[in-house]
Amino acid sequence: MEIDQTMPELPEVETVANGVDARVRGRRIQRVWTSGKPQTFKSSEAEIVAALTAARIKLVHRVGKTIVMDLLRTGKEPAQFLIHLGMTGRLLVSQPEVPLPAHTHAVLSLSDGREVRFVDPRRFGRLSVLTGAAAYQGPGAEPTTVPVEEFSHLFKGRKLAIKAALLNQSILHGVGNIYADESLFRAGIRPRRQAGQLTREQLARLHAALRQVLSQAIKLGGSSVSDYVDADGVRGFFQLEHKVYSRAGQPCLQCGSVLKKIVVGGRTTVYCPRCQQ
DNA sequence: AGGTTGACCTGGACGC
DNA sequence: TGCGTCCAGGTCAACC
Repeated sequence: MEIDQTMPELPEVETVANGVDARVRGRRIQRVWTSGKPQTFKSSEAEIVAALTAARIKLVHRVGKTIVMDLLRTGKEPAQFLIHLGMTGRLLVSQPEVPLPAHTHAVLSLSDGREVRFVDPRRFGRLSVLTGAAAYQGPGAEPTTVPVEEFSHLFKGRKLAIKAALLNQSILHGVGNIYADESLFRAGIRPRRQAGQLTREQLARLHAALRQVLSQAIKLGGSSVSDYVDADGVRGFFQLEHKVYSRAGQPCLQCGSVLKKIVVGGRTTVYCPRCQQ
């Protein structure tokens, strides 16, 4: 079995959210432990403990790259627990006797004894809570559902490179480095092209490519979710076969040209100089 | 205000 | 072998 660890982008986050939802929906959170590593918590730890303790988990879902746990609390306003996995974050559902992995930063003990654990070695992940009726919307447009006209409108007049625009979460949320490069390759667009200069046709191709690549990755993720969420966090995802990401210097799978590596928006970017114009 | 850059982290890969 | 250096990247603050 081929196992590969990948960065959590939209498809991975959705896979984890669905897997955790199937396991904990309807359960009550009895106790909450946090690690005291300040940068991991966007809300204060006391705030998180107060919001989560005794709450019932109504639903676990995804908004952008954030896992959202909707909580019902008797006699209080509803709340949402927001989990951003950062680069190395994992959200696991474990029996209490399974030893805590290193770099565990939060543990939610459920009424049935199981534990929801947030583990994050590199600590780019963030935990926070929202209380009140307003549901978390995320900073930008949702790439899996945004209609093509709205998608195109997002880039109108923008001077930044299309690759940087795809990574900008306040424009479009959920797309990271891997799927930005993969969708630009499939759409035949150079990563450095100015976002506002793209034609209707190019934007339509990009919109379609992005949706296709994301939904394909979500489908593949579904087959590995139980390994991931139930395990101690060692296993990763079955990956979409990358056509350009991390293949710099290798031949393009479409035309054979050597794939080029550049930096756009501060991120490593790989593209085919022939297929992407 | 839009756009760009660097800091935050740590494990793994690589070079000498 | 072991040490040092570099690289990965999501987000945010700071800057232009």
